[in-house]
Amino acid sequence: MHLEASFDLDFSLCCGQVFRWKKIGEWWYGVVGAKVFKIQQVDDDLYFQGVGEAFVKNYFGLNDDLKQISSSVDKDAYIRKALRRFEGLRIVRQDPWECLISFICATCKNIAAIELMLRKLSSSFGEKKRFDEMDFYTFPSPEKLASATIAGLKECGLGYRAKYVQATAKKIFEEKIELETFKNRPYLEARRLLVEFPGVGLKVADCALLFSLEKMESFPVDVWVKRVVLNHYADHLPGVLVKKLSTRDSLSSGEYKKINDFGRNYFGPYAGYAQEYLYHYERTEH
DNA sequence: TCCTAGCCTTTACC
DNA sequence: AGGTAAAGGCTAG
Repeated sequence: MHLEASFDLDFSLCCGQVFRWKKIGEWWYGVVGAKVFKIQQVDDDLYFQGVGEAFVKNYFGLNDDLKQISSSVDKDAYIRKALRRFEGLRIVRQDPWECLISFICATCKNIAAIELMLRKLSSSFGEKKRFDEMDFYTFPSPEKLASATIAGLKECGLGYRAKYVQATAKKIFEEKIELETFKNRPYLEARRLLVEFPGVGLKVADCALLFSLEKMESFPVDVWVKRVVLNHYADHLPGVLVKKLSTRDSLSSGEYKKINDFGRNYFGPYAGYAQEYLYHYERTEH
């Protein structure tokens, strides 16, 4: 498929929004829903096998007008550097269920450990699929994780997250909640619903909203984004807040909301895109 | 409303 | 080699 707009597959898969993609040789292999597929980019062309063109366009956000999005968040010289450095990075449209569980598991873990956890979770509780002579696993269903034991989940390395994963799976399975329907609700309302799940706070909810529920105004604040805001946007926050933030690592929910509000007000309806570029820039260039 | 301690495990770095 | 801190927070009180 020939690309008509800017896209960078490597940037999009390596910027910390997805955890189960694996590069083998020239190909990226992934499992999305029940489908296993592989994809590679050569200049302005994408080659893929296992899914159709419409699926690829939807999953990788190729229908988003990236040019317009970039210019809408291009508010200052600092973010401009990040936008240039990672031109073509797109927000992937993940499966909401897998995304929510992934970020519940991600708390207080580095990326390597998160990837390991999710791989184990999938190979223990997902369904095996053969593709290119290799084994892949779908992400386990809510029903499957709801009936998993805490001990079984802990064997996947979840630690204290095991009870959250199990309880959230139970709630979704027993109450027959369709996370997809959250797309139809306004951002703040959808976030209020998400934080009712065990193990889901504001940060985890914002990640699920941005990476799977199409809320582009979501502005997740983790330690890296907090760092960016303190180092480059402190002028936009009250001095007392800046002072408090620099003496402590963790954020109270009030502090979280203040930084989150700043991001959404300053960068606008595509603040989530701004967040992802700033986040990746902070992690890789500093 | 804000703050603190505790939760578990893996990885990176000394 | 073995020890220790850090790693993309949330919950209860």
